[in-house]
Amino acid sequence: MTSRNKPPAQPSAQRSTQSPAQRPTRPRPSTPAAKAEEPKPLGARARARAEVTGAIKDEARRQLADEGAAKLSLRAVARELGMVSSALYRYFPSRDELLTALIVDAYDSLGAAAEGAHARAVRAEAAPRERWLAVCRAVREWAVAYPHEYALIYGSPVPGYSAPRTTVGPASRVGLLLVTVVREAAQGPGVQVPGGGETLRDEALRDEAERLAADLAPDLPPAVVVALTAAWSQLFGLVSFEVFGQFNRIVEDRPVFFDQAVSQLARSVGLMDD
Amino acid sequence: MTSRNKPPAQPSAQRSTQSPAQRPTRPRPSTPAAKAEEPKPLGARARARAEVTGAIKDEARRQLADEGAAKLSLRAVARELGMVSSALYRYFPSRDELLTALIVDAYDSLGAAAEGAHARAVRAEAAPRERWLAVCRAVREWAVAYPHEYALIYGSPVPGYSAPRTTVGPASRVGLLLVTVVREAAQGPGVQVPGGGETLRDEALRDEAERLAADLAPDLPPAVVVALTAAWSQLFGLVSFEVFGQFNRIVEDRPVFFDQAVSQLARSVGLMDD
DNA sequence: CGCAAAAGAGAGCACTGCTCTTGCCCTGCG
DNA sequence: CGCAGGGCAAGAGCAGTGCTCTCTTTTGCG
Repeated sequence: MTSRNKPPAQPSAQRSTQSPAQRPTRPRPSTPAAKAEEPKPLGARARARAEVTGAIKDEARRQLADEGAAKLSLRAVARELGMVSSALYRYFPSRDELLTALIVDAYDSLGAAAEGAHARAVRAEAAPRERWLAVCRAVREWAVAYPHEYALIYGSPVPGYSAPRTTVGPASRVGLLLVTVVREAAQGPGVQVPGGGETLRDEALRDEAERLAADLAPDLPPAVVVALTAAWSQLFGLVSFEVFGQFNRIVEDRPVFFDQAVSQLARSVGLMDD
Repeated sequence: MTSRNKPPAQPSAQRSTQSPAQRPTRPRPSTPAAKAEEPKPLGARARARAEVTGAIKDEARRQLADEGAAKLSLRAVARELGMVSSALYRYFPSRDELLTALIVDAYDSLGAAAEGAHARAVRAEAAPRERWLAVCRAVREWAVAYPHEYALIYGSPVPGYSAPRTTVGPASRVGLLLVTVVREAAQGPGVQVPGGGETLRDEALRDEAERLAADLAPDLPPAVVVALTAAWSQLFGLVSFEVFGQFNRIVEDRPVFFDQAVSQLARSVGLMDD
């Protein structure tokens, strides 16, 4: 796979006679007809731009999967696409901006996977605990399938620090989905949300819990919202340890282990066994 | 250029290397006195080498804290130390090797912090649950104090992949410590380890649990060892979400929230309330 | 149709990791 | 005491990077 050689990518500086018939610039998998006509209300120019932008992100994603975020190189992406590196800056003002775009896409992809699993569980009228399990499994499976993109969003923050505002929306989709599962369970028929009257003895804890509940789910008991927030992070603790290799030579049967741990998590937020 | 002054307080689980301060060049091996006193058959040459190695790691750690692992530059380290970049390769064969050394040190530093907290709790004859809490708090506090080094070891794997064998020992210290806490509690007087007879219905899960228990703590019930492994990873899920900013604008009072979550974790491995 | 806006090409700067060669000087040996 | 050898630093150099600037070409839109 490292034989990343593309024949026409060399700087054949053949100026003067402008017969650039050999230009390899076209975004790769575009059908030849794509160039033909765009009678769409969306401007043809904008269309082409979106296409190139997508091609850049696709190639960047490929390199991400090959070598990891640290080795992602704008020049290599440009080279592979048959353009010159400076041209790429017409689409992304910096390498970090490209990475940010990939981060947003990854959050969205993970969120969509989780929401799809949830929707399927709802359609199958699965019990609340089954829905919880389905969402968690979807997260894990997405992470195992796309480890580098998972590392991009749940590993060390790669760019300067504190991802831009654009990321906070997509980033919270999984968390909100977990809230939804518990909220549905609480409204549903037989499921009861515990929490133990004694849980919020501490005053600071009660304050925090009430603030958290007010922000996330005013219809749920504050103690449950605290447990939910913790479970949210703990789910990603489980997934990160598996994806980042901390479970190597320790946990063998990961799916079984994961199911068990995540069921315990469900219990901790009040989703009882069937 | 010396604006990079910081109190030399670094985790440095290894020797603290009397950093040779402002000297621009030359490790200055021997004041006459220094050469006279060799307490060990450790040669003066090896001594100087260890000192320079330590200075390199210290400076690298400083840059790590400033800019993160991605921006760590061998040349900048060498520049700051007053040597030329190529000289640095006498001490570390590559940038990744330097990073690996920092990773091992970070694991050791974190492990020492956690073990210190545990030892203190034992000396104070704290209850098992208090010991568990002390260890978890120590982990969190270390991570908050040294976020970049935490990211180095619990964030995305930065170098090629799969850290070398050298890291597996130090990496498991915290996990083993958690096992120790529960094991002590199980042997102790009043603490009872639950697990519920029904927990291991599934056959694959029982197999996995028994294998895990055999490897880690043959004297503990398999179900507890499973819960312990999960809690281990979940602890780092909590810490990672805080350090990596996932709790920004969501959790305000982090210590209180953390204590609550970690107490719940203690319950999940059978450490009862006082 | 024509033209301004958009896009690409290419050179260039400052930086990086890493290699290789050259010489210095300390050290351990005879 | 002297001297060879080896650890060590210095410097040049290579290939690659992110990013900027200028110039030319293209192309969609009014």
